[in-house]
Amino acid sequence: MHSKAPEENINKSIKKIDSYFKSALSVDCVIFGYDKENEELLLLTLKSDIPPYKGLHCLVGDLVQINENIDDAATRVLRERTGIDNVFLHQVRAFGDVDRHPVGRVVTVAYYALVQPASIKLNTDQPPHPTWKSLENLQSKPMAFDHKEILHESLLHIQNHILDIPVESMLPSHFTLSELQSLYEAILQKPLDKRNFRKKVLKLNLIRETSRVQKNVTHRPAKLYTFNREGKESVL
Amino acid sequence: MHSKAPEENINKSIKKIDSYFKSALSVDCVIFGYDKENEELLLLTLKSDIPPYKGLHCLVGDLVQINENIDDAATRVLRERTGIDNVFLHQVRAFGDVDRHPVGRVVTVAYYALVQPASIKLNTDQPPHPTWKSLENLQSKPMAFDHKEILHESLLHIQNHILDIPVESMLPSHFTLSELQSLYEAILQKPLDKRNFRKKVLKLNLIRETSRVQKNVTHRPAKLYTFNREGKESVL
DNA sequence: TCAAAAGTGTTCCAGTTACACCCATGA
DNA sequence: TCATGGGTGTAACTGGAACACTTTTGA
Repeated sequence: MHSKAPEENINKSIKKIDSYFKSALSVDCVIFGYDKENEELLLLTLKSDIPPYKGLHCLVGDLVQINENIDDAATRVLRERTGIDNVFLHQVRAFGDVDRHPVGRVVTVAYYALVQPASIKLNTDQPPHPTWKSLENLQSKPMAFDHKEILHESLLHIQNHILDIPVESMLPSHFTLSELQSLYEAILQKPLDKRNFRKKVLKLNLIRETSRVQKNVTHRPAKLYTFNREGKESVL
Repeated sequence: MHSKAPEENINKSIKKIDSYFKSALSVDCVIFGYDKENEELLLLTLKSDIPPYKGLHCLVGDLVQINENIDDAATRVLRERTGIDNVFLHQVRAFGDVDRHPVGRVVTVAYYALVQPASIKLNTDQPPHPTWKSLENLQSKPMAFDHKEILHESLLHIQNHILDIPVESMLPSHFTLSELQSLYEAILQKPLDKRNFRKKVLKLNLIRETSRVQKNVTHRPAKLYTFNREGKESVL
């Protein structure tokens, strides 16, 4: 007979958990924004105040509370630290190297979201002072903790799932095909063929033409399009 | 001036971590095996001894130690609880619902591996008595914790990454094309066309013909093939 | 009339699908 | 000679890639 009385097992489990209770769990949000004017991706960053990373850029993260789901924690942390709400956060994976955090054992779960910086009011005036940074500029700079690796994996993730991610949340409700193409090019970091791109997105039924056109441009005004799956949640 | 003295921040962080220290981290290994004779996938299971799940099948999991990477933890837990060593574990994602574990807050990180049951000596005689179960039979039965969801997500993951996962670890070094096809069919849970399958795997250079043939069969003996990327690590 | 970006089709190639018969062996 | 699974090729279709000129507008 191998099994034991249930109470004994519970006590054993609790004791074991107690003894393992020297680690913490955090979430880190990789928030990508799209800057239409400069046709580049932005990353929402904070300034780390934890040595030895004090002053370096870091992702929007914090500890998970005892009584909240990790998905909910990501939503809360993003709201509390930046003011951003109502965005879709999708898990990338857990990062759990022993020495990834100087204060102690902190395993983190990474989430990404795609947003439109122009439509978001950040709490820039209060700590931790969230700011948008050009993704390209960030590449040449160090980041706090293992956040560079997390950023890199997250970017690879959205590149590999380009057709499943909710890119619609990175653009206003109406946009031109050129704007959409530039967004895809910014994410994939490679140029796309104009005619093939248009054929493809229309074939896929991602978007549909509206009756509106561009205004106040010094060239032939483009038709405005809108997403068919407006409001549809991330598939991935 | 918003920034504070470093020591103050460290202390604040430590205090905060302490107060959050009521959760634990675990790893769960989803170990898929392939049964050549019955042409079906197997799952390595333990019997849970934690109420209210006592007696139900569960994945191979345990708590992560304070000083080990989560990837290392998965390797250790698999070895300690089943005797399996030298397999490639790949992370699926973290599962962190508040009530997923009856003993307390336990966030888990799931890993999968693909193995060949016939080549593995399990510690079946000692607790926790790992045993292989038919994946199909398991579907109709409940499992402990949220392990059914973890299993389901892991299966979807390997199906979606079929060309990147190390299927070679599910077959002996030499195998027939029909055996390989049956394995793919078992993973994808759909039939494949024989001629198209052969063209494809040969074109992709996954495998190469050897000079050996099947022995002791009551029909035309099949040529034996071997993987080109023998020993190559999981890409994904 | 010029500058700027919008808009539009075709051809080629590669990869995927569907599909049926003969072959080699042991019983 | 029969039963069993092994082994093979072609035609049709689909999706991706390459590629250049005309159109519309405001300045």
